Amino acid sequence: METARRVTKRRVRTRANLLDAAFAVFAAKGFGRVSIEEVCEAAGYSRGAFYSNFDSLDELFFALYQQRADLIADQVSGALALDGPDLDVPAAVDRVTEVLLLDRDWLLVKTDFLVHAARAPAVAETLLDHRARLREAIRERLARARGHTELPAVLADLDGAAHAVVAAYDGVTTQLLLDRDVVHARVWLKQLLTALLTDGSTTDTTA
Amino acid sequence: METARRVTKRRVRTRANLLDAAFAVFAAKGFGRVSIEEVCEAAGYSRGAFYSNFDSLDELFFALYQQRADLIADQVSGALALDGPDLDVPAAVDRVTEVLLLDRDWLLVKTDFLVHAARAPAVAETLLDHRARLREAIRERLARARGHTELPAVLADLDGAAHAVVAAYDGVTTQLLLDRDVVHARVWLKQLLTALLTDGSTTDTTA
DNA sequence: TGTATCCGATACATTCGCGTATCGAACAGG
DNA sequence: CCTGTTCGATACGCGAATGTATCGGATACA
Repeated sequence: METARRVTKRRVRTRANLLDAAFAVFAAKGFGRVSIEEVCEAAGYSRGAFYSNFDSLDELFFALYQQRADLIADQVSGALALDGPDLDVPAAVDRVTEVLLLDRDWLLVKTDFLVHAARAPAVAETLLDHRARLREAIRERLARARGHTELPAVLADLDGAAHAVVAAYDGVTTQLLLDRDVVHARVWLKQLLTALLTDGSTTDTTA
Repeated sequence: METARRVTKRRVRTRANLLDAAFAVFAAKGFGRVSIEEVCEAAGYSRGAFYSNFDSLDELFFALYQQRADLIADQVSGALALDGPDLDVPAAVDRVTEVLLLDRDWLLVKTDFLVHAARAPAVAETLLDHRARLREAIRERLARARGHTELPAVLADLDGAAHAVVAAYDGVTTQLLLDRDVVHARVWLKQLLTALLTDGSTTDTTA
């Protein structure tokens, strides 16, 4: 049975500070190259504070990811739900890419977490949940757009389309991590999504 | 000036053994969670052997990646060049996905390397080179397929299409790392590539 | 304001991994 | 075979990071 904690304000603050500092440090050096002490130092605490709030670096990393991922998920859902019952897809695509490709630090941490999860099935499950939730939001949005834009037949159902959108995002992310060209990544993701979500019946521009 | 080495057979063998062992260990635990000693132990050598062949874990990791990436690149080029001057795209797609999604260990190591490169511009350059070479092979293959299959207009040129193919691959890889469902990944990548590389003028299967 | 509780700093022991220096054995070349 | 060179095992010292135990100051609550 859990001994009821007298949740102190101070405790909440420190925990938040540790998480923020951890985000910066993880982004800069990568999980796996970071020591507990580095995080504490960055946050302005001693290791005692850390061990009072977390059991291990893994636990902190997990909490950090959860926190930020939820935040992003909300932003995306917001961006998708923003317009009326049915506006055109391109506009939504614009807003979403804006949110998703903005912060390089987040992409770094996210990828670190992916690599981490790939080797820890229990952790992977959480990440898969996040992704499923994201796809759900996309699917709903696409459903509302029906009639405006036809989906290509090969993607079959909406779920396939949602999967495709996420895949495109992941693919662009990978390239962006390497070349650091955000503007290019943005226009490119837009192109990709357009190619995926619309019938290929636009004007021909091939050389 | 380099002192001319008397390249011993033994040396080559040990180096190869170390690289092989490193591959297994990196795949299992992830770069950044691996010590030099672990690699040596797995290879059946002592740390002396390591320091005689490499200066740091980073150097070994780099060599390892280079080795395997070249190998894969050759396989892909082979799979692409395999058929006559012009066969249909789907067949080529089949063969390539076979090569690319086969080995989970490689995907793990590759992603580790990506994360590593994302923080080391010099390393990133090498990885970008590899990717460029891969795109080149794809571009050539697509060029030969012209006339059989029309590219969707949004992708504009062949280079855009090649980029798209790589992005799709990366995207599917991400999902595969999490759900470990190789067969699904394969059919899905095929769908994605088909959706990207062909006009969306197939039979309508939407519910 | 008094006091019981909580939080986080400090000090300590310990373990782990690193890099070097040295030496015997394996090896190539004559 | 013989010899000079190279390879890799062993032993050592060192620094870094970990987890724990203890303690004084902060904080909630009456």
